[in-house]
Amino acid sequence: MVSQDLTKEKENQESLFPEPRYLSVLNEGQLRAVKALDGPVLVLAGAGTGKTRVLTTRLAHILVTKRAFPGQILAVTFTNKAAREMRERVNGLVGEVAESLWIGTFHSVAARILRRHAESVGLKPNFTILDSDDQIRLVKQIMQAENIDTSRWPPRSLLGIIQRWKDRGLAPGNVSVAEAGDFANGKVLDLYRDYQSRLITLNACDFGDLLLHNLKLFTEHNAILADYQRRFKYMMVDEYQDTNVAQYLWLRLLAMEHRNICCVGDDDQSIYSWRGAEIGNILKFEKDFDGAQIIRLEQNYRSTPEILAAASALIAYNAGRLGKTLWTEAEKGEKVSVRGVWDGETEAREICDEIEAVQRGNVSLDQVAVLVRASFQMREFEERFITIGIPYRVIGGPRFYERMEIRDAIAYFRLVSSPTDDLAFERIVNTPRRGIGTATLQTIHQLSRSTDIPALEAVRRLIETDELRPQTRRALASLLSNIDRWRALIDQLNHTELAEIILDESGYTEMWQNDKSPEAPGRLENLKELISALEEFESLTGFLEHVSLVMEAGEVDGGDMVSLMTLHAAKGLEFNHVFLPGWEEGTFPNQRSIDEGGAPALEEERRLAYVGLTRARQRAYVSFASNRRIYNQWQSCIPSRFIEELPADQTDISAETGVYGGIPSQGGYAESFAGGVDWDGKERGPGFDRWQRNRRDHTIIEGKARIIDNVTPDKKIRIGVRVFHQKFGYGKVIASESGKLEIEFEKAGIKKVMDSFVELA
DNA sequence: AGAAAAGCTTTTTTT
DNA sequence: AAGCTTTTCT
Repeated sequence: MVSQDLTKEKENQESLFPEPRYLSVLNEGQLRAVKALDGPVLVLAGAGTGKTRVLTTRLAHILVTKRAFPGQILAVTFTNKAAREMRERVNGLVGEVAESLWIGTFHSVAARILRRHAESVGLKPNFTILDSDDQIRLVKQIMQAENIDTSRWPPRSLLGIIQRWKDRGLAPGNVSVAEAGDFANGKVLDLYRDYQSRLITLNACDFGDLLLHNLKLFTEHNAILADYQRRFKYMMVDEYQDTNVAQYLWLRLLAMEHRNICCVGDDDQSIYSWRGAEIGNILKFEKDFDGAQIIRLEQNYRSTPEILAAASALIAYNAGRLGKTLWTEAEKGEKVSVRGVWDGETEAREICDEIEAVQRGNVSLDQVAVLVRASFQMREFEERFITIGIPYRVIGGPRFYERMEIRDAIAYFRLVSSPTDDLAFERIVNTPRRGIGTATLQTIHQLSRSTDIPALEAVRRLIETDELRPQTRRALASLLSNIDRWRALIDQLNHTELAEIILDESGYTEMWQNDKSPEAPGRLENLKELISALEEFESLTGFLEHVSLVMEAGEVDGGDMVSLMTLHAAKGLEFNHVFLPGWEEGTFPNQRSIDEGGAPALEEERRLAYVGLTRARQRAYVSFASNRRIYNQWQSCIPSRFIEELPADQTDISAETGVYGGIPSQGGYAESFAGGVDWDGKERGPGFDRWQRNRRDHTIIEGKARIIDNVTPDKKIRIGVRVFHQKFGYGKVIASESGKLEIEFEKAGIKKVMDSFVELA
């Protein structure tokens, strides 16, 4: 009733007063999205169309027009960064009202709800949230208990299977037997069940459980669900294309009452299916939410027309899309550069040269990024950056809270704050070394299991007996009394002091001080950093919650640096100059997506390419190499099918002499694709045939053969000799330079090839 | 129990 | 090639 009054009053205000200033900066589509407050709305926001602005303005607009109190608005994102940004921007628009808004990641909001009602699903409110390390160790233990050979069936894989079920909202009881498969001798379902019950015993949750328990809570406790349904008058969801089934079900349950749910997303940027994201969620939004409005944001404020045209043409090869046409008012820029080079090293060198050139043109290195498909590709660039002294930062590298020393320290804190945390106990019993090995651990386990008490309690009992060797017994007794003492201090000291005492008295700090390895000083630094991070929290438990949900590194310090990251990590970012190396079949698209995932996986790779291109404001540089060392073995590569999907009139193609027969615009590419299978013996994508058809009639531009040395010693391959190559067939060697041969093939024309790939004919 | 050696996988992407 | 796990040796 109160809220209805508010709404009415608001409508009056809207008609009486001019539109607020924050609305005047929006374009028409954005404005519609902000004002469409009633009923379900899907905002299809293409790359660079002002998605975040719409979300935050919409939220602010609800508050300003007093349609809801802050506590009645729920906004969910995927990353903590996005949540933080949204909160800050809303604060900027409406003042510090935003504190009581429910803004957070799916996981943090779910955790918040679950803490309140933990008992209803069999947990205690102080349940711990496991990190991936704990999960794997736990799964492994369970498998071993069931006598599963963990080298044949990796615990990681089982965890993956379980997680995918959880992503789909499936508790053990809901998984059909047929789906269980034959992993672990067909015991997967039993293992899943064991894992879940073990988690309950440990009073712990994994990430997927946060959502799963919420679903259970909502479906089994009507009153609780009704309460939240009533509360959330307005709901907003960012990156809707990345939601999994569990998240979708969760949203739908919560939105049922008011039905004011606004999802923002871009089906063309759905790149997380491997994590359970269900692109179907966004594709069938209209069906799922009756009477949904769909609003498209298509004006791009980021990129040049060339970049947009290239990206649009590429993504048009995907079948399952809702379809958007991005356009821009931006002036013409440069074409997308596509460059073919001999090998990965050359690629890194050329890109770095170009980066230096860009820098000389007075562009800050902050505006330059290199985006790779997989993180192992970063190494080549790092090496080159270091040798020629280009400052760079790696985004999304190993995270602070995932470092060993940080995990150890946190395990200590966890054990002190919750003595039933067996996983934390196991992690630190023998760190630093206390002479407690597998034998002792086994004894502890046994007692703990058989009497159903936490490991720490088992220790308490064991040291009263003479079952253990005196030495071991003493070590455990001292650890236990330490923990008891620290726990008693929780209420007396502030948590930062306590943390320091724990690390000190446990001997953990000392352990690293005595460590002679080169990493040791860094680890001590990290521990100090951990302590100072603690200061920003009110309590140890508050900090632990943060750690489990916000596993992210501290902000990388600014400064003029090139950014190096994976394409996945680049989503949501933008740069003036974007380099996209490694566009080769097998690398990008990734081999596994070609082999296993079928068409949907390939489309996801293509979306990844689309994401990459649309990060660029002014210039995009795609490149590919014809040889690459993978698993420390040289392989010759074929340019990615995505390259030929780029529109010829928006791209500028060039290649090193000898690479794939020269420059394709002059016909060189065509013949290099003769054959029909790639280096792996697998059939090529249809694109190659198309390319070949289009180019067949062109003649080959001859690379200039230089005769430098003439022998590859062990193989007796010299100039003039007839040789055979797996892919290119028979040919005659016309030049040779440090292991790289230039060969005139009878069918395929002149190519540069590694000598290890040819044999005497 | 702990250190050294040997062997085996890894390279998708992460809240 | 490197890092991790398991095995073997002291």
